[in-house]
Amino acid sequence: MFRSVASRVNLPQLEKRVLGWWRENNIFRRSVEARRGQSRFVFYEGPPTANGSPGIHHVLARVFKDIILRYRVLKGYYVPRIAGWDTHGLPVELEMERELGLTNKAQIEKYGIDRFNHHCRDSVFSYLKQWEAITERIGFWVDMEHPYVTMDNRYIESVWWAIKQLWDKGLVYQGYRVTPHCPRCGTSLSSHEVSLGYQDDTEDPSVYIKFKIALSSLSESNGRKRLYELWREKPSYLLAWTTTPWTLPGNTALAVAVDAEYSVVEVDSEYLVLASALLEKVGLDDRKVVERLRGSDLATVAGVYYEPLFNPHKYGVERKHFGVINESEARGLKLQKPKEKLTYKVIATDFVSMDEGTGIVHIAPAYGEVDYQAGMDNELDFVHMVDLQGKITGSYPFSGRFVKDADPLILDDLKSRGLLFRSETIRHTYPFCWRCGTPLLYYAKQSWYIRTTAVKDSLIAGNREINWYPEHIKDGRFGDWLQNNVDWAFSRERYWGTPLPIWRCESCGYGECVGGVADLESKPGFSGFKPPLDLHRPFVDEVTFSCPRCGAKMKRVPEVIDCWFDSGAMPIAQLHYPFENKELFDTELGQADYICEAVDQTRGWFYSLHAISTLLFDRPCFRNVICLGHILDDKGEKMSKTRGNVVEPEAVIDRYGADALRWYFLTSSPPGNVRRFSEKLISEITRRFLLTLWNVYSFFITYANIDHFVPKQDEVPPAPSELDRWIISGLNQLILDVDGYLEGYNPTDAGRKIEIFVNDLSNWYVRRSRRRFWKSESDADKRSAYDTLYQCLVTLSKLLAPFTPFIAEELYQNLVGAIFPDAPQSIHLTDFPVADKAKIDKQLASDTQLVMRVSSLGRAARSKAGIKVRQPLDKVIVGVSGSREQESLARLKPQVLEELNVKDLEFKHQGEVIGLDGHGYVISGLEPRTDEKEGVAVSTPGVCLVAIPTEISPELRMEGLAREVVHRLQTMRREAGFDIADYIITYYQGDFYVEQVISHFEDYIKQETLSRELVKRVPAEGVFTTGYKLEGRNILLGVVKLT
RNA sequence: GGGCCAUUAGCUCAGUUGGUUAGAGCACAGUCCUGAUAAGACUGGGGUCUCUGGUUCGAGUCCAGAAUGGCCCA
Repeated sequence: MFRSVASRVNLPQLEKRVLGWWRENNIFRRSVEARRGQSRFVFYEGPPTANGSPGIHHVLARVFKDIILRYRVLKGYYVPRIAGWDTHGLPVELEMERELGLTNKAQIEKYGIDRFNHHCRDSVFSYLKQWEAITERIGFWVDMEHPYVTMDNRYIESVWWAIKQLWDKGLVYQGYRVTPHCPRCGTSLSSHEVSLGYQDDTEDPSVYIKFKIALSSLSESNGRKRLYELWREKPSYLLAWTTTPWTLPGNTALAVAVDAEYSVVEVDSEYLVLASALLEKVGLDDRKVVERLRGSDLATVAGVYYEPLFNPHKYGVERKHFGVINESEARGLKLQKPKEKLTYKVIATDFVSMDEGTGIVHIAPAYGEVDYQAGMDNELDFVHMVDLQGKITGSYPFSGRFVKDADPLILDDLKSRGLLFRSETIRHTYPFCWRCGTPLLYYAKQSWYIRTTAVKDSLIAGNREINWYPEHIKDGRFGDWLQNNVDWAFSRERYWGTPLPIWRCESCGYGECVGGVADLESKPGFSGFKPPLDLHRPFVDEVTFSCPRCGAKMKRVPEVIDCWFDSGAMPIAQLHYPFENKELFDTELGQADYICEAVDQTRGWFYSLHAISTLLFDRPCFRNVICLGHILDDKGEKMSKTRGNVVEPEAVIDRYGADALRWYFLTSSPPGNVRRFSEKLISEITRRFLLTLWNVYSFFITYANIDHFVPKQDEVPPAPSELDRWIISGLNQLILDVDGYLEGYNPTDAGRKIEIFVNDLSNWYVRRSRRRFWKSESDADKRSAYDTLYQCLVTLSKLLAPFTPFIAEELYQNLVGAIFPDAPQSIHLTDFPVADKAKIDKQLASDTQLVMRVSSLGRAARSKAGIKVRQPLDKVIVGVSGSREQESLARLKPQVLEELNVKDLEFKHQGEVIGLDGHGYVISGLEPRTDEKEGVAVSTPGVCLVAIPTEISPELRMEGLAREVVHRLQTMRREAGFDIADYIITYYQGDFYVEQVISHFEDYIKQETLSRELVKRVPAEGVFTTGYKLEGRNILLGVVKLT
């Protein structure tokens, strides 16, 4: 016996029961261990930060991770997987600053780095319980008892080892990096923070500056005689535009667009050079153009030079120069000797706008990222005259002022020298510090780099081996990112992070990278260590050793590293490689078969994994990756706390269950698409899919228990009907499809196939088979129906196991566990079904398709004639286009007859008249020229035409009434609260015709309604009785349960 | 400002290599059926396939541009 099942089901409750059972029986661990020794399927978990509560998008990622892993386990792979937690980084620090009321770095240091970091350490697991709870609740199987944690000493040690490898290869260097900087807080801001503080309509200066062309740079011999002659006539200037006058003392170049046309215009007694396209905007279109030339004329190697606005040497500011500074070819800045006569050159770039300004762009490499890049590319000078508080250094007339306050003074100075062409103000968007509202300044600051550009070709080549889902990420977002690869600025001037393991001599500046704890301890003069070991600041900062060059003290540099490096190093660091697990990593765990995160990780985790693996081992880190789209609210807007449209996953799960949410995520839209989330869709899925499945299941259990059906393993139905063969064929095709799609990392199409199958199973197989389960004799046909449906449900539950692990387990426990004590204890310990291709009958599938179509047309015909299906009719006439169609329908004739409740099926062929009628024939079909009144039908190729004669003979009318009586009795049984299998006695009373019908169909009625007797009498007291008017005749019916 | 993705019915989505009249589910309206009943069937309304050009005998599909939304980077 199966455990009896209610037709109504509370899915969340069911799931909690299953969860408890999994836990008690240790199913997850056992599902992993059962496959030990088989080939591995390697999964890397992208570590979330547990200092915030998990959102619905985290659930999405976890569901897509889980399904592939569960599938692989069922396919026989050994798939251990451990959770991971990202614990370092600026977000953690910011949270802590807020909590402690600290607003800048000086305050943190005053508060104490040790205390500060201590709080950070405590806070990163503040939401751990919630994360663990939801992970378990949604059925994401991952080992949370032994997670990797990025702040663990052993994890950090592996990261150090990785950095040391890069250091030894000469891939680590110190350079400048332009970052948004808050002069009040004295700190750089991350891009995320910057995006918090943009303000539209910020008023700024808009000034046009004249840069005097240095005539000496041109000579008559270099082919520019005409320009030389021209610019010798009158003082000539390059006209540039800027909104940040305070950067002008840092100017070391002017940029033009190579292909653009520039004009030399005469303005009073001077010549000005600017882009022809911008003459009108600048208001010089009425001036005389004395010469036209191309950007390339201004910027070629032997191009035009100009005089700086301010010679830095005069104002006590250093001038540096971009260039190659050491043998390993790291680019850097080198101090330049003072020069009395200084000129800068015009360069060509691709970022010069022709929409605003003058087409000549002022370049100050210290104050802009593109400027800095231009500086490196063109080996420009580098002048930096602003300190970290935003004040001008040196001995300029405006030194000591805050940059924004210096703007007018600088302009006054230029004006007095005749170098200011025009000064206006504009309104535009500018970033401010989200904390204090101070305008951000872009500064070049020193930073440590990893020279990823050295392995750019390997990065690109490795990417070719990766399967991206969706595919476009490969050559699109990720491929482009690799093509435009720049060195990884991986140091942070912060506190809570993996300390950069570089020690530098206080005296001679010699640097060394430390690759592990033992390495550090073995250094000569090692001191300052206080147990217990903690590789974080400030403790690690105390550790010093002796310089091998000069013997002075080596101290650690102050930086920590980018937490993306932490997480990107997880393949090695989770194993404490190479200090432990060396062989395991080298042979088995060095590359992931599968990872999955959202699309924002392309430049985050996906990149850091790929880069570190390529740098260390020259191979890609992962073979397959599903890249998920983001989740928006039901209106297509981003979810955010301020909008108040954030969906709490717990609420959805409590209401609909994890399976419903999982199924929704997996099947509702392709994984890479953005998706709009709404509860309505979850409830739709519950009704449409999960409850349909449940209904089939509970239908089966109900009747199987009544009939004491006992399945046998691998039972072949003794007398399979065409219907049985059809659904079994579909089932085996489904196994092939689902297996293929999951193998190809496509759960969405796999799930959609299952939906279609469940719909066919429910609305055709079960509907058409109902009578077979219901009939009283237990023959081979009934046995076949049970065997078939049983096989469908068991196989279906196995196919569903990776998708909806809860309901699949529930079905399996009852269908298999209750019957076969030797079967695996859990569905998640079974093997994935294997298709029996011999059972796939494509002809039968398309034949059945045709039957469904004909039935549908037939029902439409009946409906049009207003004759209910319960009334039997003489025949259905089908116009077929060929003999194949006729064969198909003839083969499945019983299904057509039953579905349409007719006695016979008749075929007509092309051109034959279907019926002449006047009042009898109804014709339905797709042939537009069919004229129902005339009764002339023309069948057309490829289109079925279905007609049903509507004439009802007295015999048919009687049978119709009998069926009507049966229907009423069924309804009454239910209303009276009888069990499906209860036997009853039926009383009836009616006129002679009614009596005749009932006695004529006595056996039929008794069988259908489980009546032992049909008693022609007024029902006694206590009998459930109802009166009806059928076909104009009064009928009284009564039913009473037999005890 | 640059890159990527999306845009098909009120909603969620299919739509193969270009090829009849663009589909499904939900929702809505009506009718029916029902011992699977929180289902099911039939019918109906609902589409400028975001827009504008182009290629082609033929474009939802291919090409170019634009708009809107989302993401990433400036």
